Amino acid sequence: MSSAPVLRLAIAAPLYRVFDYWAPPGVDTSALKPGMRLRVPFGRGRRCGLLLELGAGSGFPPERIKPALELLDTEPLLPAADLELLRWAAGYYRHPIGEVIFGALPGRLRQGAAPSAPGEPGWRLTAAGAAVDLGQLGRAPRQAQLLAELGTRPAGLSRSELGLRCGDCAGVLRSLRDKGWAEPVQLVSQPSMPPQPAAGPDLNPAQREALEQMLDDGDGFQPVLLDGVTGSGKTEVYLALAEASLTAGRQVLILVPEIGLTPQLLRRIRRRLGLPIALFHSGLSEGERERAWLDAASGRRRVLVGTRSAVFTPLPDLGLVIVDEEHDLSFKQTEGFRYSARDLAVIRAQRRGCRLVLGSATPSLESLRNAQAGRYRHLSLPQRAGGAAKPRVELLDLRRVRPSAGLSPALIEAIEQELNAGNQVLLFLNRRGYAPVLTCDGCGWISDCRRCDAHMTLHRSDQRLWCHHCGHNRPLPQACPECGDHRLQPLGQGTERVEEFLQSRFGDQGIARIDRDSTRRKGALERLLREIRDGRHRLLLGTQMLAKGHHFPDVTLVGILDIDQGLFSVDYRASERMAQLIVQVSGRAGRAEKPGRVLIQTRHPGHPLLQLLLTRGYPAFAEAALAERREARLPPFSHQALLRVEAQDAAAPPAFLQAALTAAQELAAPQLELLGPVPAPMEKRAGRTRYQLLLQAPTREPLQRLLATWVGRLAELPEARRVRWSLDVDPQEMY
DNA sequence: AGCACGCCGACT
DNA sequence: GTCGGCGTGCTC
Repeated sequence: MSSAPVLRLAIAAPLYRVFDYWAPPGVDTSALKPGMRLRVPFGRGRRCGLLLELGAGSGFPPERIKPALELLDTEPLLPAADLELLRWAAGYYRHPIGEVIFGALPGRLRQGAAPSAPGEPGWRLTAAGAAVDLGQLGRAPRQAQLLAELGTRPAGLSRSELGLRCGDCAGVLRSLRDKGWAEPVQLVSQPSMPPQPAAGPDLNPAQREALEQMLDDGDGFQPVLLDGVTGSGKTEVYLALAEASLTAGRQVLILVPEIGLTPQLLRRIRRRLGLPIALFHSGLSEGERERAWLDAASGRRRVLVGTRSAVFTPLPDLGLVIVDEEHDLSFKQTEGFRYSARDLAVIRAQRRGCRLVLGSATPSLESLRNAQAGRYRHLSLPQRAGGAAKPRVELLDLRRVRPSAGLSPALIEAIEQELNAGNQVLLFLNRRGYAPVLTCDGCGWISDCRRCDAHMTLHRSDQRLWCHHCGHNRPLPQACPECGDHRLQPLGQGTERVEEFLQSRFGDQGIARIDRDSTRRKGALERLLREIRDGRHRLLLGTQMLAKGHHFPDVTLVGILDIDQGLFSVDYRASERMAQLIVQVSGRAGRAEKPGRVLIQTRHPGHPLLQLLLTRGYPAFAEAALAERREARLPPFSHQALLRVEAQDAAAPPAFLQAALTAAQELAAPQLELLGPVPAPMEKRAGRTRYQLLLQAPTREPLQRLLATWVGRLAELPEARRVRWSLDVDPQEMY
């Protein structure tokens, strides 16, 4: 009988199990705390593991348990509460615990490296450098410039600041060091520096009331759905609330959608709260990532602003969680560990017992349902701050007109009017490229992708056909590949083609096209946005990218070229997304002095949900959509998990799902519906055949109970070896 | 995921 | 004769 405790570790590997070890030789087990990393022997190699808990016994034969090799941390890497959130998430989404935990760590820490020293690498002047007479350096202007910049802050400037001010200057800095004028330093931010918040603008009555209600609720878990139209001043309410939390000594987490993380927003937060903030998003380098993570985890930074993955960043003093644009789909990870950062933000705040705000002009039906059921407090900011008028929204019937490049004569006329009046116009088309299909007038050939059930999109700019689903591409054929006919016809419109038309019609006005193609190069999006703000472009044309985050105050007309995909889709969420899109895009138009106008082209002007949205607004639309969902027993009135499978061999996916179905039936949970197996909406993609099986239950409980045992069995099915499968709990998209 | 073991084809 | 293809099994 050994009384030595067993260390239960999550190993950095895609395995559902946890692994038991003895403490490393010579390590006092009382020094071991959950959240510390250890190097362990694993199989034939060695791995990094993270201590989840110390146990009295093991289900594994004690004689086969190995001692860990080395303790890597003297302090837990993350607070117990934040480790618990990761464990909870791994359980809920049925994802291997080691991948969840190590996936949440910055790269070097994942490998077992010691956390780097706080602060950023930078440079400062030496005494000799400070004494240099800059006038004597006429022959070395770069050195003079750097000395001057460094002279502005004796404590030193970080590499990134120097980069901003002087460009690439590593070589010059080396020369300065060799002369003994400058030296590298590690710059540590001053955590003790008191915040110097700038006074916010006076809140309007609705903002003040919302804020007071939240403050009155106290600082415990009292989730709030802040339902505020675009421009109603949600951000100001967030910031006032954040200020209250900071004053109370708590940290603040602000989650924003992928594309909502704009420099303007950051500047505004920084200025208003008067503190350096930690920033966490997918665009960071590994070094920046680790620094931001450690700044948040150590409590040195009190505010963390980030996208999806920031929901897992440790925050020991967390007191407020804000999810901006909570309806946004980018909060849901769509591969690997398929978590919803919005939902986890709710869980995190709940388990922490801290404040939570979900903000949106177009709340998700899930959140509205939670508000209706009394789980969230529902607060509204009905007006646009500054009293800007609501835009006028009209439908343009496409059925009896002859459009040019997809633009109806009425829309073209409206564009002309606004341009003549000196205003900006924004056109929205969610399809990039020139035309979604190329066809042959001779034989009817269509530009299908060989690897997907999809057409290849014609791109004029690089004279190629591209499949947007698998990336496959080939040169634009000059003649039909089937019959040799030269009458190849592009069908339908993409942004490139609309741009071409606008160019021919309004070329002198400056046209900015914003889509993934035109903004691929680093900095291209920022440049275009700046040019738009400076009034260099009067006609703005873009995809989804344009619908989020950016506000264009001089835009008085918004045209939505094609809304119909949203009306009749196999995906029951399509209409919700369509409505959110219309409202969000409309929010880009107009301001106080200049009321906006929104024109929506459609072939189904009588569609009831569309009509409801236009006549009575998003709340009425949402209510009707929720009623439909309730009727159809769809989320949020039921809960789903989707098992997706794909394989090169077309027979393998249905065979696997059949076995999976049988396994589920054996575990038969009452109230659980098993729908499928069926081919995925795009059955063939990137050369693989795709099938899916949908599980649905009226509440989460039976679903979770089934998943707990089922997922383990799936991994052991012989059919599983011939396919790639993945489970999506609370799926947002059905393809 | 790694990593090794294991049993069948074209090559120094 | 062997180098190496990737199927299968295991990791406390």
